[in-house]
Amino acid sequence: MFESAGPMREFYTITELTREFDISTRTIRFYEDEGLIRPVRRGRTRLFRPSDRHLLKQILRGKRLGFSIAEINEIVQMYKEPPGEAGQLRLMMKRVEEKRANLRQKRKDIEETLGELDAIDESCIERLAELGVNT
Amino acid sequence: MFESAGPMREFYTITELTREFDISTRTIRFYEDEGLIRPVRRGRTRLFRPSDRHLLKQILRGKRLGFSIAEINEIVQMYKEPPGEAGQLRLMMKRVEEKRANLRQKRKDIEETLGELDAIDESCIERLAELGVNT
DNA sequence: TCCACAATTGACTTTTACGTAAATATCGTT
DNA sequence: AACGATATTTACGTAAAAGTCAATTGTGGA
Repeated sequence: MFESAGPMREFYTITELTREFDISTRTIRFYEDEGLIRPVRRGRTRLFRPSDRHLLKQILRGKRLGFSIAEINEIVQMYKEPPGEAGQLRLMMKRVEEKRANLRQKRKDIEETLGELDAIDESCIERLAELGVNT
Repeated sequence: MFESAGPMREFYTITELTREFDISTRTIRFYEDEGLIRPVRRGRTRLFRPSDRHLLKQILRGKRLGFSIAEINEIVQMYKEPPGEAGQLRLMMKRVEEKRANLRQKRKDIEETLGELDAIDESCIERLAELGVNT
């Protein structure tokens, strides 16, 4: 797979990413300090590979879902190669299942809330129609 | 509608709710301070009606979805009677639509993450099968 | 070469969402 | 009336997730 717009770039600067995702440099460096992301360096300046950019996307997705940095860290660690030892593998599968259960609960919460908001919207429409008639 | 288990009670004490929802009294009082919930009082003691309990459920559901207290406040205000004036009604409908868009984004994020976790789980199973064969 | 600008580091501050502790009040028992 | 269990209020504390500011340090161009 290739990027649909423009050629696959080798590196992104930190400011390019701050503009693309509308976050601050402080935020990106904070994620690096927390071990979520590990850009390469030329001298002291950070260079972000496409994989780093993709990881950042996943981090921000986790944030939108209300996961803490620690929880996001757990998730992104799972994206790495599965461990070679059976016990470790089973442990990871257990963790994965926990996250999935958490996400399914969130999905249920979302459906419920969406349902209620739909009802509110309809009652607003109704109320608006009444007003239209009465004036 | 009636509660499926037990009679519909008139009031709940604060500790009953802390036990039911596994939160602290501090948390419930904090929500009251923030204007999310408004129990009645007998003297200084708070008495929670079934509607207060239901509201608390909705608050906690919002928390699971990563909404801030301010955002949850916006949502629970929507559960009240729709305003009587047309302009206010249209404004509320706009707010409702914004929340719905937010929730749809969250749902999309969840589906993506679930998909990735499914893939990880499968690769774990595969890896585990290999280990089973090789030992 | 020199300058403007981008990037880094480190320290300190802020906001959110409660936790914790102390002092006081209420209420049903004994 | 004293007591233990629960509640309340007030005040200060704290962890997470950045924001802000200042002092440097490169570094690509004219």
